Amino acid sequence: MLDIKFIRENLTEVKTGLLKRMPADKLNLEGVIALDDKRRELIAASEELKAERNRNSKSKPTPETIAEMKTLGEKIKKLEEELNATETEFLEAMSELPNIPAADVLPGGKENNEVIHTYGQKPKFDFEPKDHVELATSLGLIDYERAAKMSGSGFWCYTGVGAQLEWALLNYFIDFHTKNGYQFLIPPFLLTEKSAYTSGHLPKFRDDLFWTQDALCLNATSEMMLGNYHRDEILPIEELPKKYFAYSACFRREAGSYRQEERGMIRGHQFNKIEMFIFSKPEESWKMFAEMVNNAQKLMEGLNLNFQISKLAAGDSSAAMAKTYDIEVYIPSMGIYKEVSSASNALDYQARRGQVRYKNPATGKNEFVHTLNASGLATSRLLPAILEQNQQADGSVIIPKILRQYMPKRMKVIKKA
RNA sequence: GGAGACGUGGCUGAGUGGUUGAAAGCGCCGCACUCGAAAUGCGGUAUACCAGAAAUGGUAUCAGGGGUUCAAAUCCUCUCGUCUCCGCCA
Repeated sequence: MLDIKFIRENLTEVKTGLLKRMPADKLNLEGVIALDDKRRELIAASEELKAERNRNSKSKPTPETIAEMKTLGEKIKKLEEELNATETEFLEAMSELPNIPAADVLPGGKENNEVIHTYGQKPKFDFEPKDHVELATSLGLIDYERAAKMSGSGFWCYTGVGAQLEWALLNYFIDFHTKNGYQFLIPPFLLTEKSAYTSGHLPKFRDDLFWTQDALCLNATSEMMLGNYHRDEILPIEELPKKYFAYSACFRREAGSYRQEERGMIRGHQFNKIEMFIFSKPEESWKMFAEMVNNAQKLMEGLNLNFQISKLAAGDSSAAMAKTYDIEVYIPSMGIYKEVSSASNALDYQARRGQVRYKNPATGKNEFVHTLNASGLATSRLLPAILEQNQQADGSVIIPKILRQYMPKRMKVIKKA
């Protein structure tokens, strides 16, 4: 959520920023301000009446005063009802406003994304390369059929060395983040509706989440949990920045989004991901952003895969974020780069919604922290990338050096059994 | 799933429906005393919103929502959370 005071005082600037990511006919800042005006008037009116009532309630009133106060009470009630309605309408309008994109973020959608860094080369094969589904199946790493039997389409089951490889990736990430001083969390994988609102995933993604009969939803990313971790807290300034990383299985309905080229593990209902999350002082948040991007980049370089970093245009990054960089790995069978990490700075947008603050000693006030998140990393596209980029003519696959320490007997190559 | 207890400020903990935003203690901050420290004494010590240039004033907040009442931390009700006991438990 944005700050209404900031909107009122910087109307032109806010409007210019928001128009980078939304069409002009959808943006009605004047309407929001009008609601705020109405809200303020009602507050002033009802508070004046309440002050009157309080003055008369300090001690036992006379019968005449009691009668007067009775009608006053009715007036107050009426005003409060009107105020509540206005407040609700105002908050709805406010929560529909996306974050203001950072100054250097380009307007428009996907077409304006900009590749700012590339690592490695697209692999060249002097044989007919296979796709990861074929490789994973023939090497006995993934069992798609039995997963579909158990759970329906869109799931897979890691088997044997495949499961070892998946876990090796996670262990590699966990060690990396731990060495960097991030605190490891394994959160619950189910969360309340309120938490999903706070994280900004509701109402927009309601249909993309799995729901239980207890009105809990399965987390689609542990960002949903981490963003709520310090909800309604005032963090001691000496503890900032607070750096976390979390493991969770992530669950997404992905209803109707299957395409032929996204078979296998490119898009599924459940995948593993490690997520970095930072609560930072406002003045440090861009430094933290650079750090997280760098972390994700280092993880990728360690795997020695061909990847690129894209700066997303305003319309292609999620609404809560001021700036987002995607890290995308090359999938040879698709001929394109697919996201394995998304690093974003939400500034105070999420913190305001979740009321996560710190006491600023300079002002003596409780102020909102900045929140940032970045995958570090999601495995479901890495495993295909490793299989496809590192495949050999005989159908075997070379395991990235850095993962071997986590594999049985420091395994170097996966071959057919 | 059943039964019960509880939820007051940073913490502990009072609080007959009417100057209670809230006693007291602890903690914290400032000052005094001291060469310094401890001890002691004095003073201060919540948050949000509204109005205001500011000083300041107003309103709300005793888990949260709703209700009763001229007036609610205090009465009623629902929700949430914590704890205890019983049952169930791949």
